[in-house]
Parts: sequence; structure tokens; C-alpha cells
Amino acid sequence: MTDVAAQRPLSRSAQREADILEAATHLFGEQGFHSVTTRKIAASAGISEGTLFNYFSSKNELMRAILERIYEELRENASAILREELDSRTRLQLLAENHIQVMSRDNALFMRMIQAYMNVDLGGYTRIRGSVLHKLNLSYAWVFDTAVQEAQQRGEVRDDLNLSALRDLFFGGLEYLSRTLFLHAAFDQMSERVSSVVEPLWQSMQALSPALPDRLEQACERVEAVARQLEQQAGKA
Amino acid sequence: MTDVAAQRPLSRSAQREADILEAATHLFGEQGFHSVTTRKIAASAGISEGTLFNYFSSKNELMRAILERIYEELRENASAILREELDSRTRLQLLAENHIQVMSRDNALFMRMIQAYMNVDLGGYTRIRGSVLHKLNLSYAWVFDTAVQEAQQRGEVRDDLNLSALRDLFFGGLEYLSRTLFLHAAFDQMSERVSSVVEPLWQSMQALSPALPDRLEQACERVEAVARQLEQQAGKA
Amino acid sequence: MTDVAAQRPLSRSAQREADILEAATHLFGEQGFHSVTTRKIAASAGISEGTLFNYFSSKNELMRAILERIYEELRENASAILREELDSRTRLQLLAENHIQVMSRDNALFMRMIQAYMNVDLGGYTRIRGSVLHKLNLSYAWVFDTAVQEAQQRGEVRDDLNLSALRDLFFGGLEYLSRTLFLHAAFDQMSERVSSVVEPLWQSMQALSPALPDRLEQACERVEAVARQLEQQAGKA
Amino acid sequence: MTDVAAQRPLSRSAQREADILEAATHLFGEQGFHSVTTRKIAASAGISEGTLFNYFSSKNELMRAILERIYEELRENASAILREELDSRTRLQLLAENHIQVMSRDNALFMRMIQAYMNVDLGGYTRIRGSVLHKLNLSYAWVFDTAVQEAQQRGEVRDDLNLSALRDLFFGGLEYLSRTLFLHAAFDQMSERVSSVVEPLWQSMQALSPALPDRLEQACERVEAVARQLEQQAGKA
DNA sequence: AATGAATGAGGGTTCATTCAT
DNA sequence: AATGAATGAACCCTCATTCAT
Repeated sequence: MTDVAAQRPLSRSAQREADILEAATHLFGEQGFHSVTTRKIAASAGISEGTLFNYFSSKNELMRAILERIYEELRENASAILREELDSRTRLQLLAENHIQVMSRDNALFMRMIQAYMNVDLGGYTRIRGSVLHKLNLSYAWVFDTAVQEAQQRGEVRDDLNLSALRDLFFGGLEYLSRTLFLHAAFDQMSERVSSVVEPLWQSMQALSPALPDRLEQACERVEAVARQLEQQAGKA
Repeated sequence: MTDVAAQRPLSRSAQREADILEAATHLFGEQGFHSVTTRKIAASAGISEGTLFNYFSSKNELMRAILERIYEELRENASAILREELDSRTRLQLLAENHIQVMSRDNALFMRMIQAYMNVDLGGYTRIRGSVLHKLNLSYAWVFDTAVQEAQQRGEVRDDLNLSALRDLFFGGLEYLSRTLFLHAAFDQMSERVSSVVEPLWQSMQALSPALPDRLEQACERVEAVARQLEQQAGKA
Repeated sequence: MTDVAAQRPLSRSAQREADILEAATHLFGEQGFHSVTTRKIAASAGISEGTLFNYFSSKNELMRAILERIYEELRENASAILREELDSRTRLQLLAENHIQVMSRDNALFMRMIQAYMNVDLGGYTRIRGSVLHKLNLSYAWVFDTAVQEAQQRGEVRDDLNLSALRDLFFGGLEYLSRTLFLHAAFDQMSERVSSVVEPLWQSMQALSPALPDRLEQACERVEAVARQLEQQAGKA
Repeated sequence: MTDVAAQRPLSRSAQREADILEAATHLFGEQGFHSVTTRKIAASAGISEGTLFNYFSSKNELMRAILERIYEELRENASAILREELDSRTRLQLLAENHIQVMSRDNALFMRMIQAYMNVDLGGYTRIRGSVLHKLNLSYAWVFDTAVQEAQQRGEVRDDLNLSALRDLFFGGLEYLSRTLFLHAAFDQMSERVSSVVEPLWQSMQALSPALPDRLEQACERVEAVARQLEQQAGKA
């Protein structure tokens, strides 16, 4: 697929758009959305200031396109992971690693852009609903939901899980882990760190119900009772 | 204590400072850091623009003061919770509720301000170390650590916990929960939602009952005994 | 050359730059650097305030450009004077008149701008070395040095002159003369006034050594003695 | 005199005024008039901002007071020099050294303040006439005039001097010398440098010896006589 | 006489966006 | 399609000066 894309050269127009996106992505990651001017982006993309606005109607729109692109990548990677034959624990691990990797790229561009977008374009958290951002987010989060639900169908985890809570813990935990990794410049230990964050969730998903030992003992008793009963009947017979 | 403070009127100067902080807090929450001008803040606080800068040397400084204040509140509330005689599960629940409550106030001001501060004042995640923000964060996060460690000492949870991972899951999960609550305008269910996020963590932290292996062993033996018995009967028949 | 330049109309961009420089020059001369706002300059140049900063990155930079321009003019005029076939006294007179003329233009703009530039951009006299201002000054002052040195080669003035001191007297004297002319609104007498300032310098440059009359009398005596001796020899022969 | 002044302690009010002047003088010299705020001056003088304006009605007025003070000192020193029994060359040297010393103090404060004052308070050179600055300047320059006129009365210099031109050369030359000394950090050679600037002026002022024409006439006659004599001898031989 | 909080007009500068070329 | 000069409102911040205490 990549090869085919590489073979067919992009049209001049598509190439320009890609140049702009790349330049903007790099600069936003380096300096932050508000510190980067459209002038800088145009210069870095090798075009004039006016041309930029032929491709993206506004600076915000450009930001939106970048976010969309990253979400698209996140989702594609995640879907690919789900397509492979893997046990659910491994799936979660890979999903998490993908999430961290994409999110931490370009100096945590993604995390910062989301915040900027919410503040600049949405004016806070209250207007997320129905926004493009929300749709992208939903369509991506759906992959996690699928992984959990399939784990349930396979019997790898409990049936009575609060999916919403797990989702918040999963993505929130990873976002914080990402900050922690930045803080300690510890991206070389990413895999283990991710595992140590996913593990508690995994444990909680398959945790024995506290009532289970009692149930088991009761079941034993019932079996024993039945066995005794059978023995008596056999004795009679 | 709060009462006494409320009774004794603030000095004119302290009152002004409080007015400015309140106005800025409100406006930042409503419109975001970058959309609020110092003019607006001054007007909203009922002072001239110049006066604002007699109290806070810059807009960034004002933002820092607000963040500091909120962190202070977070930590005080959290410390108060730790001082009470409570079981660890309840502690975590209360800590989480406090976190969500403060964080979600003023249209999620706190979450948004931290992002703004990191981008404006620190230029991203890479320079957090040693910053005021980092110190405040550490001193607050320390409360969670204490709660977990005391739970371990009391034998309420396992000894082999990855504290860092739990911390990321706890605070990250709550941040995402906060977004979820905004999304669904579901703050009236805050307590249950918090519980459903804390519960998986709690389950993963809990020691399996020490008696469980023995009980399982005995149950196995009982079932096996029944099995042998039934097999013999079957053989006879 | 100038004619050709005048014939070929400037590009729009070059014209704008010239307009700004002219407007700024006029206003700075009229009201002083600190009293003139970029707003006023823009209005006077018939452009918007933003446009001004497309041509000059700051108000200081604009000032620097004006200074550079005037220095350029000073040096070109001075070089032209040196290229003509003139006796050294006339050269000095013309150099001085050129200096006064350029310096006094626009309400002594040049003198005032240099002061402003030193205070604003350099923060005093201590940091002049190596600055653009210093280089311009050196390259201009070099013309005076050349005139004096050529006068020495031509034998028009003494060989043992302190060039540095003469330079200070020449330019310093002219600066003060300029102030004096302003004071007495006496620019119609500029030429004579300049002459009366240059004259003492010129006199000191060719001043007779005080010992010269004595040497002449001694020389006379030696000639007379030789003459007497020859007479006696002639008498004997 | 100084002792008496020192013995009688200044009134609190006079002390305050002196403190302010000293602080302002120091700061203006260090950072320039426009860079120093009244706040800084007040702080440096150990008083509150409001109090400053009880002593000087405005920042400009404070600047004026400083200039006045320095002019007063210049004039007093100069007058003291004239009161001593000295030959005129030495007088000029001492006047020049005094001028340079006072002018160069505090990072050339005096030169810079005059420029600032003219631009800020007078709006250029055109309105100097009748200003306080002009009066101070006249009363100081008068000392130089006196020195020259007395030199003429004593017969030490020519009668036909252009006093105005000499004044411009003297003070202008010294001002430029001052810049030169700053430039080369050469204040340890101040005395010689001053001498080399004063010397050309002195040479131009000096009367040629009144006997010189007669002596040249006689020398010519003697050489001509010898020449005739030798010519006759040559004719005989 | 001394304070210092309050002022508010105005400073230089920025920058997303437009539009004539 | 591409340009880049022009815009102008708005930005944060300064500071000499005032005046109630």
C-alpha cells in the first residue's frame, strides 16, 4: 500500500497540502500552537503566506486537519492490531503502546493540540459534543471497546465490566504515563512502563469475584451431597 | 478557621488581589486563557488595567497564581481526608471525588490552565522538571502515595504494587472521567462514576485472600474424592 | 547618476520604504525620537501601522536606517570633495561646510538621532566600539584624516600633527558651531562662520616653529662669516 | 567652606532633596534618562514614589535640577581656576581638564542629559534661547571668554581673535575628546590628551612675535648684502 | 510631610487574513 | 494557482502623576 502510494507521485496540489501539514506539525510540536505564526508555517513549507490559505481556510482549520490526521493514524494502527490473532492481554498492550507512541511524537504534539483545539475552537469541554473532535475520538475509542468486548466473548475476562470506566482508566492512565515518561526522559522503558499501567486494569478485568470461593465450596457440597445420594440409591438397588 | 478568616475583613490590598484572582478565574474558565485580555480582567475586577499589573507582574504570573491556589486547595482537602479515620477504599474514593470536584470547577479551568501554563510558560512537557508547577504537582501527588502506602501497612492491599503506574491510572483516569462527565453532563452521578473508576484499581490492589489457595486445594480434593467414588460405583455397575 | 536614478521610478516597495524614511526623518527632526510614535509615522507616510513593521522591524531599526543613510550621504559628499583638485585649506573648508549642512538639516536631526541611538540602542558611550554606528563614524572620519595626510605630503602643513586631536577639534568645533548657528539663527552666515572655525586649526597646522627666527639669524651669520672668509682669501690671492 | 557645610547637618528636607538628586544622577548616568523610572529613583533614594513629587514637580524638573547642579559645579571650579595666578596656557589647560572631568563623570551623564533635556523639554535646538539651559551655558562659557580676554590684555595672545569660533572649538573639541577617551578607555591619559587638543588652539591664538617682521627684514637685508658682495667678487675673478 | 495604591492614556509590536496583481 | 504587500484591531504592558489616607 505504502509502495503504491509512493509510486504514484502526488499531484502538485496534494503535495503542497502535505508539505504544509508536515511543516505545521513540526512547528506546532516544537513551539506550540500559539507561538507558531502562519508566516512561519508558510516559510517552512516553502510557500507564500497567501497560498497557505488556499489550502486551509484558517489556522484553526489547519490544526483540525492535523488532529484528524493523527486520529486517522491512531485508528488505523489500532484496527490493524485487532485484525491479528492475539490474546486479549497482548492486544491491550499493543493498543496502549501504539497510543503512547503516536501521542508522544513531536514533543507530545497530539496532547497539546487537543487542548489547544478545545480551548480555541470549542471554548472548553462543554461544547465537545457533536464536534469533529468528538467523532474522531469516538471512532477511535470504539477500538478499545471492541477489544474488551471480544475478550469477554472469548471468556478471557469477566462479563460484568464497566466499559466506560475502563476506557477512562486506559486512556487517562496512558496520557499520564506519557507525561511521566517525558518527565523522566524514560521512553526507552516505554514497553515495560506501559505494561505496568495495563496490568492493574487487566487484573481487575479478570479478578475473581470475592464470592467465588464460597460458591466453589457450595458447589463441592452439592456434588458431595449428590454423590452420597447416588451411593445410597446404589446401596438400595 | 475558615470562619475566623471570613469574619476578619481582608485588607484593602488583599481584597483587591482576591477580586482580581476571582475575576480572572471566572473569565479564564469561561473563555480560555488566550481569549481573555488583561483589559477584560481589570474591567471585571472593577479596577483599571494598570492596577492589575501592580498586583501581578504579568498575565502569566496571574495564571501561575491561580494554578498555585488551586493546587493549594487540592492538597489541603486531600490532607484533611487523610487525617480522618477511614478505611483505604473510602479514602481513595474521597480523594478522587475531591480531585474531580476541584478540577471540574469553572468549566474545567484547572485542566485547561495547566495546559496553557505548560505551553506558554514552559514551552511543552520537556521543561517541567524543577518548575513551580512540578513542585506543586509532586507535593499534591504525594498525598495519593501516602494513602496507598498506609493501605499497605494496614494490610488492606498487596505489598507489591507499582505506585507510579497506579498514580498515573488514578489521576489520568479521573481526568478522563472528568471529560466524560462534561460530555454527558452527568455531574449529578459523579459519586457513582468515581466509584466505578476507582473500583478496578482497588480490585487490582487488593491482596487475594491468603486462605484462598488452601480452600481451592481442599475444594479440589473434595471434588476429586467424589469423582473417584463415582468412578468406583460406575465400575461396579 | 542621480538624474538617471530619478528618472527610473522606484519599485512600489522601494517607494514605500523611501516614504517611510522621509516621514520618519521629518517627524523625528520636528519632535524628537521619543515623542514620535510609530502610529504618527505610519499616518504621515500614508500607510497602516502594521505595514511600517513590514519594512522596518522596529522603531530602533528605523532610526538606525536613517542614521546610516545620513552617514552615507556625508561620506559620499566628502569623497567627492577629495576627488577634486583643490588646495588643502579649501578642502577643509568644503568638508566642514558639508558636515554642517548635513548635520543641521531637519532641525539638527542627525545630532539628535546619534544621541538617541547611543542612549537607546547602545546604552551610553561605553558600548560604542564595534557598533554599526562606530563603523559608520570611522569610515566617515577617515576622509578628514586623508585630507590632512595629503596636505602633509604636499608640504602644505607641518609633519608633526596630532591627527586625533585635530579630528576632535574639527568635528567637535563644527558641532558646537552648528548649535551656535541655531542659537543665533545665523545659517545665512554659515560659510564665514565655518571659515572662522577652520581658520585657527589651519593656522595651527602650518604655524611657524617659534625657533625659526633664531635659526634664520644664525644662518645669516654663517653666510656672512663665509663671505668675509672668501674676501680675505681673495685679498691674499 | 566644605567643612562648614559638612559640620552643619542638612535639614531633613534638604537631605531628602540631596538623596533624590544623588540617586537620580547615579541612575540616569547608568541607564539613561528614559530608561530610569521615577519608581526606581524613589526606591534608590529610600523614599516613596509620591514623596519624590513633593520635592520635584516632575521628572523633567528633576533632570533640570541635575543639569543646573552640574553647571554650577563647572562654573565654580572654573572661577576658582581663574582666581589663581597662572599663565594663560595653564589656565586653558586647567579649564579644559575641569570640563572633561565633570562632563565625563557618571558615564558621561552631563552630555547625555543635555541632549535629553533639549529633546524632551525644549523639543530641539531651536528653542534653546532664553531657556534655563541657555542661561547656565552662557554663564559658564563666560569664564572661557574671560580667560581669553585676560590673555589678550596681558599680551599673551593676539588681539584679533574670533572668540565665538574659539569657544566652539574649545568646548566642541573637548566634547569629542571625551567621546574619544571613552572609546579607547583612555582616561588615564586625560591630561596629555587634553593638552594635545588645547595646543593647536593656543598656537593659533598666539601673537606672532611683534619683532618678527623686523627681524626677517634685517635677515633679508643681510643675506642680500652678502649676495651682492659675492657677486662683485665673482665679477672680478 | 509622607505614603503607595490607583490611574489610564498610550507605547511598540504582532499576526491571521485579504486581495490586487 | 500563487503571490506577498497591506491591513488594523488588539495585544500586553509601562509609568509619570495624583490623591485619599
